[in-house]
Amino acid sequence: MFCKQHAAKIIKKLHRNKLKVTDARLILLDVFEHAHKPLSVKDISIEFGKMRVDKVTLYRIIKILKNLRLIKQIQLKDRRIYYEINSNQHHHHLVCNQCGKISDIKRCEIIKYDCDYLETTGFARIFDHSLEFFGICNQCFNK
Amino acid sequence: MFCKQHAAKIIKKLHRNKLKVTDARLILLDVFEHAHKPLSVKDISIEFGKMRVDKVTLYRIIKILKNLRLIKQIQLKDRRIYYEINSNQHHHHLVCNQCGKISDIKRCEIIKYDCDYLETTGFARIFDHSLEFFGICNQCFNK
DNA sequence: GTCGTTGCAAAGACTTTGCATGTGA
DNA sequence: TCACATGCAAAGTCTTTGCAACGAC
Repeated sequence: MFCKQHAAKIIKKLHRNKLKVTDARLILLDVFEHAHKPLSVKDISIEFGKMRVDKVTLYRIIKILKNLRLIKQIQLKDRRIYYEINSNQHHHHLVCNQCGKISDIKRCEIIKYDCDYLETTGFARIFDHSLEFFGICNQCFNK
Repeated sequence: MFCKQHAAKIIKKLHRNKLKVTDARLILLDVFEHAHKPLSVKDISIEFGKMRVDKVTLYRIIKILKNLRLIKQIQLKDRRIYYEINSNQHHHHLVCNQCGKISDIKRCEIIKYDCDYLETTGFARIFDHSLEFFGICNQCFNK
């Protein structure tokens, strides 16, 4: 299903969090670790493909992983919820308006200059921000 | 219902866009013009209060106003869609995690420094971005 | 009178809950 | 074994569609 080395890491993660190791969980974590972009529940279903795990189970596992902060939830421009591995590396997203492709942007200059400023604007604390860019990727542009 | 001066302005807006002047449309535009924050459909329903307009009608009017670019759709951290008057003034939002209060931030330094950079990262064009800050407002903080 | 607008009912998409059955430790 | 995980059915929430009746112009 996936390489043993990787599986071992995931199993440890599950054990450490007192979760039972089941096929669905292994595969879901694997899907997240290999996806280099945020995934919707639909995306995940497709990734599961022939493994055919019930949608309800997906929702439940996602909820658990979210509570354990193994994955985090993000919001793009459509109404759909996306999830991604919680890498603890702050980053933003670049979304193609045409094909929906999502890329990560590692650089963030928001914290530097905005948070101090913002705390003078009626807000006591700023904890977090989300920044998404929308445009058109090279592939779609060249079509 | 609302002051005549204001009503006249809204009616003009409707006429200019070849929309019939109906109560629901008058009120909805009025609600948007007076709300100084993004509104969800639920928020709008509450604003309508006793006027009791069908939700379907709200959705339909919102769709029309959106297509005419009189209002625009934004996405915050919850799954809900919010709408706000399309002021043509680019701005961002500041959301209180506690009470949900939303404030506008007029200043934007994103365009200056990021878009050029981004176009070297596999994207042909960047059209737009969305930036939201999350924190806690003074009122909630002082409780 | 005409054609766009509205309300109601129902369908559709996505997510959650309840409960009986199955299974990892 | 036994508590937790899963699958199925059903309910819940938000949004859209179809259609007949209504109303702005």
